[in-house]
Amino acid sequence: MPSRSPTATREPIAKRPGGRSARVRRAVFDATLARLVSDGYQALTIESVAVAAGVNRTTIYRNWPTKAGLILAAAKDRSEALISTKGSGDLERDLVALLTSVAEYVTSPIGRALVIASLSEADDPEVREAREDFWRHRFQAARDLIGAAAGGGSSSLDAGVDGLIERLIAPLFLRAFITGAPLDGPFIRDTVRAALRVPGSGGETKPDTTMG
Amino acid sequence: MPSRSPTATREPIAKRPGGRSARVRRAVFDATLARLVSDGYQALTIESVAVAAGVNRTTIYRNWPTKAGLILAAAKDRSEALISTKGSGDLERDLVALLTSVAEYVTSPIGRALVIASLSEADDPEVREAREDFWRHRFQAARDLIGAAAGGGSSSLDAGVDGLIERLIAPLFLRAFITGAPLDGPFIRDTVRAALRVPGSGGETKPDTTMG
DNA sequence: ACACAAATGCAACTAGTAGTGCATTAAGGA
DNA sequence: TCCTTAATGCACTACTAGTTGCATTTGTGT
Repeated sequence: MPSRSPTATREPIAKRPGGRSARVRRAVFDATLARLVSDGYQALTIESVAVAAGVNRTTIYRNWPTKAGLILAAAKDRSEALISTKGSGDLERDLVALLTSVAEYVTSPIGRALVIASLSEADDPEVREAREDFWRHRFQAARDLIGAAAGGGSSSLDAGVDGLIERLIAPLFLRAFITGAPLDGPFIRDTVRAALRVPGSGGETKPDTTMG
Repeated sequence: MPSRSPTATREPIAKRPGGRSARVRRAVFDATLARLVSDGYQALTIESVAVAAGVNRTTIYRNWPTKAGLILAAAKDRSEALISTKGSGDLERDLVALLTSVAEYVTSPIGRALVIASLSEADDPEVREAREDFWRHRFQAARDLIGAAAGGGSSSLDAGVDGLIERLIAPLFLRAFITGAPLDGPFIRDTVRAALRVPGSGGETKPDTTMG
């Protein structure tokens, strides 16, 4: 086996992006995510994706040599406009809305499947980076909300913003993937209120924003 | 394929637990966890476990018909004395120690592999229950610590204990499995302090302790 | 419209894994 | 010690992943 990255694709040297290739690409990506949701990561086979997409196995193998690379490409292709960053200025309300959106994602079949798939390939540097990148963007949305509201009143939020964001988002993941407890409205509200009640001390650890 | 549970084992009707069977059992469990750490869940094959254990594949297939069941049995077999529940009475110190122990688990190869394996089989009721059971016990240890300290001074901890525990443990998981940020000492200390600083209001959501 | 080449389809092949019937070994009781 | 049978080992089949050579289709520039 040649020493290529497990998530390598043919895309960088694609010379015919139009017409048939575009149709194939879309059909394969749609089929990939559909099968990922219905079968889960490990049970997903290239064969089943090919059949669902109305495409030959060989085509998929040539364009996306590995399962992880295929799912990663399909996920990236669909990762747009998933988040509404614009806040009303009411910090608590905006954070509840943000966490509700994240909660919907991590409880949705596609969100759960993608998180689990990314963890199943935790050793693949590209997969790891893609996952951390995805959440880095979401964290940035939270930073924007808090930053906007901080100018409008709430003090003591300067130093510990990243820690605050962690304390907001983390309980959602714990319930969604570990304990299985429900992510309902009251839980989200209480999580936001608890996080906001913590006085911003100077002793906060700066979370590693490079997520290395 | 008969409609048996994917994690069924032969154990309940085992009639010869001594001698050879015991040796096989131990060898298989050790090999299973070793391969799980080195290869990961999806790449783990029964064949590789059998070779590592010096046992025939057939033996494994008959005793533990599925990969998930095998790993689950191996994990249960080793899930003893992983936790030190006894506290000193100093709540903050005890919680830091507890979180440090959890942090070591979720960053260790075996802990990571087990969490990921349990998520890869999220649809299997037995796997889900085993995972939730495991963490329920750890949460109980935290409850004991807090309960002991609560009698000794700290008030306002009665109602929101479960929420507090969630806010203690959750950031560890977020960093370990999502963002990849480090789980160092300062981070753990700050997590404990932030959680303890939250005034215990009456508005807390009772987390579903059945973890359904 | 035509030609060239890229991209896909097809078929055959290798390799490796899951799973099963039958023979063999050895545990536990008499 | 000997006998029964539970437990294990061996040999085999079936299936799936993944690869390759070649034919076919189809973009794209001329």
